[in-house]
Amino acid sequence: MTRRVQSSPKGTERAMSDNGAASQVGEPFPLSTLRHSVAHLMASAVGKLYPGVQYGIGPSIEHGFYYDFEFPEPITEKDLKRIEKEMRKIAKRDKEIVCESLTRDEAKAKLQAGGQEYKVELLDSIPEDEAITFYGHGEWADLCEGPHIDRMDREYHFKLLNLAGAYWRGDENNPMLQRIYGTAFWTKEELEQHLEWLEKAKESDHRKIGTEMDLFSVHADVGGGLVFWHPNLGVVRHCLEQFWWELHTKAGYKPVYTPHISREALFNVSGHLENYGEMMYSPMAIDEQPFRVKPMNCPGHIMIYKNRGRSYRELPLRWAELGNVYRYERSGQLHGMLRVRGFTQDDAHIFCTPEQLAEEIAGVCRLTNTILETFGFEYTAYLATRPADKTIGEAEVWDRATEALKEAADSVGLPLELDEGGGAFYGPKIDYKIRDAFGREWQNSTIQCDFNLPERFDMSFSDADGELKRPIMVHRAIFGSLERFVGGLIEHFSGNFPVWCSPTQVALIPIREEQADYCRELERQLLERMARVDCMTAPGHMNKKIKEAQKHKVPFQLIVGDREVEEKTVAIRRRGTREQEVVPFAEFLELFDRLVETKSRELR
RNA sequence: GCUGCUGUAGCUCAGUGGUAGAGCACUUCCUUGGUAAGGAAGAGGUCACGGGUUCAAGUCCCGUCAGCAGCUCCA
Repeated sequence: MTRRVQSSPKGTERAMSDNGAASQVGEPFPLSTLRHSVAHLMASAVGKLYPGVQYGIGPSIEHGFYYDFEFPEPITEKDLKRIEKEMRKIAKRDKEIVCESLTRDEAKAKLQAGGQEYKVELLDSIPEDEAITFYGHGEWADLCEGPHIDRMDREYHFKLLNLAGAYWRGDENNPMLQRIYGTAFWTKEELEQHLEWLEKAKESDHRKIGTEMDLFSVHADVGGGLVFWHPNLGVVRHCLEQFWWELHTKAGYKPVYTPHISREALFNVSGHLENYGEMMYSPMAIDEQPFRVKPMNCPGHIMIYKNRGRSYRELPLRWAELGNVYRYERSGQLHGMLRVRGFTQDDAHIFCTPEQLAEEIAGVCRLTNTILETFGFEYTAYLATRPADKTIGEAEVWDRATEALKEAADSVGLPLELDEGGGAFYGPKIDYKIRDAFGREWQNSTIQCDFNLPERFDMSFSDADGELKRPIMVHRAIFGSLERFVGGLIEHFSGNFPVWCSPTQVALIPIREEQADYCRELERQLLERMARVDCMTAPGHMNKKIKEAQKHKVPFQLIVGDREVEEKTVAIRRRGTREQEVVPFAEFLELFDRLVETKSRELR
């Protein structure tokens, strides 16, 4: 499973990297410095308006800044306007920003006098050899290493955006503070551009598009995180699955199917109960025996392997299953199709010998690349190493597995970033994070090298020398989960799916009812080649039908009137355009077939 | 799970403690229109669910469920 990567809380490193948010050339301070200073400005306004407030931390981040507070009484989003107003007032009045160096004792006394317990804690955690500085303006000052802009009355523009909870020092055992997010830019235009960009991002939200295009739903009556795929999205998924099976069949994978539940003991052997139990649903009693719904498919595939003796001649075995798994995600994590409780993994397990391992992993890397590139996803790959706790197996085994992943990535020229401690409980992984059209990173594909489960299950094969040996297991998913991948795909394309996997590919729109027969003839020819057609011959006005087809993001709208019937042509109007291109219908079919065949992301 | 917010027609949303509203979608009728909403009428509601306060609750209070932003988790 995967998640959105959050921006670094140490905003200084990422100051210039955000979308359209870079500071103008020639500005005397980096944007991150401005944002840090505006965070201070906000904190001073909050201090003024809410006496007794405690300060947490307030860094700049990728698209702005935040500051954490503990208020005597919780504030609500309505308070943000008030705070903004106070900020403007203070910026005009307390113009100078000053930096003051204090000794530790002075600093502590100052913070304690102000009742700033969190700040005292921060002060105590600053290394002995570092200087203690306060930055402030007017009456207000904050323990802070800086840097800051020089004056509050420079020209810049800011907006407070939202209010959220955040644990002190990011630890859920600590108190929860209230965090105010905001953003700031040197120019009004940049701020407005950024706000527009946020609005536009909302338009690509898969949940919004999902409603508009009738793609999927979740139901309170059924339960959160359980997704219903509507026919329009069923089509998309079906196309993806066909594509996936084609590639996997060519790559030597065989389909397997395994049950959704099993006796609990299976997950005892695998180590899931001990290391993954919090993610699993409670047991159900069947004939007084505890059974569990599976959170992963691997133990099931191992059952098939172990059903009889295996020879080295059979290896590698590559078994694939679009396997449904259920995992308990805490209620606050659920997010449309991107974070759910029941999902389908495009899972496969490769059982191989140590000699085969590198090539098998490399093969998965190539397959992953092929699939992600088909959709136009750019990706970054991460090497996720052993987690700090809740794992099985010896250090030496983990090292071997980690090396194997590195070598394989090397052999296909795949650069790896490090994700320290990000591995699965049974082994290290290569995880692919993909960027959507708005620059957000999501993790979907995963390749996991596992020496541990074969050990746990005492798996073996007879080698050429007659000895029984242990196979190695590669776990891998390329879409990751169909739910997340397709949810991400909706956002990546803003609902404008490529022709080959578009829910409806062609809309046929007659200008008058007289052309309905011609439309139906075209529909017949399109259906013949498995095209998905909406033949809009019901009574109604052409303009409304065009509007409808555009709204549903149908790639091709073919409009026909008398002229088209006469000349056996169609007037093509492409998704999102007002164009009118009249071509012989046969020519359109050639175009259509070519785009589908090549899985093109273009419409011409 | 935690902090804050939200839940009214299929969708988007108004609604001051006193008779349930609009636009779009839908149905029917009229309209035959050359490229992004033709016109009219109709139908559609357990105001998420359960308690409470009140003469009276969509509106106030409590709880539950679901959703939104984020944190934490997960991978």
